[in-house]
Amino acid sequence: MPATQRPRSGNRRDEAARQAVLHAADDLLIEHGFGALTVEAIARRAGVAKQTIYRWWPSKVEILLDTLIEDSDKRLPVPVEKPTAKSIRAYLHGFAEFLIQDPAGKVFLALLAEAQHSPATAESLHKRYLGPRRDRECDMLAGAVAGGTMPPGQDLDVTLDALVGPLIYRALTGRETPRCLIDKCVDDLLDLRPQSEC
Amino acid sequence: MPATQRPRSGNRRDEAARQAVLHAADDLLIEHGFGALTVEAIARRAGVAKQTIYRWWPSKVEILLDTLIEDSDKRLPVPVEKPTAKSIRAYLHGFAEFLIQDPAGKVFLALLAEAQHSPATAESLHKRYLGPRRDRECDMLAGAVAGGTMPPGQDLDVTLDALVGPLIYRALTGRETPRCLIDKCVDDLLDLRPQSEC
Amino acid sequence: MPATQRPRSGNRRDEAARQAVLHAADDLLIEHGFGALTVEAIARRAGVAKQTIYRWWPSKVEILLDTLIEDSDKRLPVPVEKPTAKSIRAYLHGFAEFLIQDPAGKVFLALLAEAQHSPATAESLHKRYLGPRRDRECDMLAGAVAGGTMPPGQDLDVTLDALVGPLIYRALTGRETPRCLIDKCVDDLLDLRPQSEC
Amino acid sequence: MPATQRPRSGNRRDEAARQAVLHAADDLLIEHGFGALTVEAIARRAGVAKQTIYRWWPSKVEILLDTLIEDSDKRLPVPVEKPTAKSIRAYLHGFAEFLIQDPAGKVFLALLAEAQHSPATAESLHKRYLGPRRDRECDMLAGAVAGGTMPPGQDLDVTLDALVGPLIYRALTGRETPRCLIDKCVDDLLDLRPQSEC
DNA sequence: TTGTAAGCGAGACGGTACGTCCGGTCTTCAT
DNA sequence: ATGAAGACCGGACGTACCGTCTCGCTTACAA
Repeated sequence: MPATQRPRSGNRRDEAARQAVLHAADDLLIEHGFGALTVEAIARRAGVAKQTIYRWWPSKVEILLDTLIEDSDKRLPVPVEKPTAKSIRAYLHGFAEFLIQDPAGKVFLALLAEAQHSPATAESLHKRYLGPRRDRECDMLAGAVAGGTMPPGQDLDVTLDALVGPLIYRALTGRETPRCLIDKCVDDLLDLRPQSEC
Repeated sequence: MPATQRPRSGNRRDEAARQAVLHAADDLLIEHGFGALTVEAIARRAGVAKQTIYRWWPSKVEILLDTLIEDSDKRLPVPVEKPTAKSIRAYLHGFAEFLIQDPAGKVFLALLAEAQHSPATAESLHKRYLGPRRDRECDMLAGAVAGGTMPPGQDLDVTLDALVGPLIYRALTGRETPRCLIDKCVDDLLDLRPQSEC
Repeated sequence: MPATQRPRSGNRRDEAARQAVLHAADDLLIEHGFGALTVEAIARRAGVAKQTIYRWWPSKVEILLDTLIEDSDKRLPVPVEKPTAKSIRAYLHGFAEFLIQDPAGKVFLALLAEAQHSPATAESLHKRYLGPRRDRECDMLAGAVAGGTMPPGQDLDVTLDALVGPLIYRALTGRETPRCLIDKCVDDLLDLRPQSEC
Repeated sequence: MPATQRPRSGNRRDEAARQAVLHAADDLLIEHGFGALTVEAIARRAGVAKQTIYRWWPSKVEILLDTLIEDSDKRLPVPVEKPTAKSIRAYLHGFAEFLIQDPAGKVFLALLAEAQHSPATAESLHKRYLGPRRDRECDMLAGAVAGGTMPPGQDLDVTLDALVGPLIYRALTGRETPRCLIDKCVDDLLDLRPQSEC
């Protein structure tokens, strides 16, 4: 695992070292929790010098943000193209599962937690993750309104908090989200038109 | 400020020292954030020896929990006695405000955050705060059902997550909760009977 | 060797830890040279936390000075009481041997060297070691003058440099000092009266 | 100062870079002491890549040795041609001044010091500087003996240590050498014949 | 005339040690 | 017995240099 035979890179940034750091951070968070996520431990695990980490990341939080951004778009894309009642509901179910099951979900929760302790983390998390993602989620709902799936006249941002807040709070308190919670929220708050199936 | 003239205590637990520690922890959290909340700093500020802290509290988290429990019942009691549509709605509005405005709200958010990093914190937080409080909130809704204010047949625990989750998520992300969000949730999810005013 | 069963000390300075540090520093200097004499290595070898070292010594130089002062008075006392031609000559022979053979001699040379690199070391070395020792050496010569062994009228400090300088320079350049060098200097520079023997 | 407009060199060793390194090392030693004399600092100051230094010098000590050898023959040549009592005495006075005043004298002291910490430095210093210079100094005294200025029958190497040791020790301990010290040593140890003047 | 080989500035890399900070345990002594 | 004081071991922090390496450029010599 310590990437013994990684070729030296010379003058340019060593992509292999970057990957090793991201994976080491991810793995340590999952295996031993945020408390064990020290820069020294990441360096040790990645087989990388501490300075190599400090050269490229201002803090361990930014490392986690990098992994989160890379992973979360892969595992849980926001269905912005022609969203339907079905795809929106599926997105929320996927979101609930992502938070509980996916390593990247754990990373997100850890970052959201750390943001409470450090304003710098809060700002990074918003600028680099929450903001852009929320924009796409708004686009999703706006697409649903435009397509006639959803009635207009709601503040989409607030609506999203109402939908997503419960999922996140359940995850933060270590409890799975039952499907009925999501369905209840979707049914009561979104008032989607053709939701016959699902 | 470091409680200079507190009289020495002798052989019973020193209540003044206990208060000094609780206030010091509270103040440090508010003034400098969770990052500055070290046991050494608390001891310094409270004018107390480190050992006095470790003798009575297993960790700084338990100190915060003590302050949270003491404060939150005072500032935000759960209206379990004959809850009405009005009092339930007021409770949720009060909760949103508590999270943003009240020092104890900050303590709660900090503990909820810390619980993500440490399973021991998570367990304490549930056993000593979240569990009991949630029980009383369930009683509140159960009282509303019994009084005919709310229709029966819902899982009250899940319903509470749907109501409270958005408020907490807004607070965690540093945004105030608009009244319309709460009202929308209450209206759509609770289906309360006599909600004429407000 | 790492002093495993040293009893914990509590409120007062731990004398065992102090000794362990001094010995570790001494040993490391002798065994691996000044280059290997890092604070981390001393701490490791002494079985002591780094902070314990920084608490009591401002730098590794002061550690060495402590060992030097303790040792050099034991191994090479200055014969201030009724010095004779014989005892003065013996002192210089002893000094030459001290520099080459004695661990404390190595410590002295290392400190004299380090003083070239750091003004702070130079000052400490003078104030705590060279100055006091030179005072006693002057007393020695002054006693010889008073006792009629040595003619008066010389600057004793300068004379001592002429006697001691060659020994130190030989030691610094890694060459033993032949007895004839010392005898030549003593005979030519000191002009001692009853030097029949030796 | 960092030699901005030095032309690139191409295929052969860049003499300008060599000079820049030597001067940078010299200047840093004088201005900020041996502690600040890191390879990185030299490279920075000389406007040269670290690798250029490592390509041509095995260590910073060899850089200093290069400057020392170049400078010390210029500033303080050994009077090997027909040495007289006057020229020998002048050489020793010049040596004392060289050690205190001349930048190259500081370099010498620094190297002599560093030699205590590192055997490799000691060896280089002897082979490249101390040995050859001592040979010429022996030649000087041998010339004096041959010319009748000095009586024969002494070990010249040992005599030189007796003459030079005090000067070096004074310099190492940061004290100027009074003229009387040198004169006393020359008079008492060398027994030069025609020393009427000076 | 054009490879090609070396020197060069630049700087990333794996390491080691720095000096500081805090955590949690322990002992001493005064109350 | 309690509590203030504070020494202790352990270990992470972020920084500075170490000595090695690769890159892309420039230049001089050889083919």
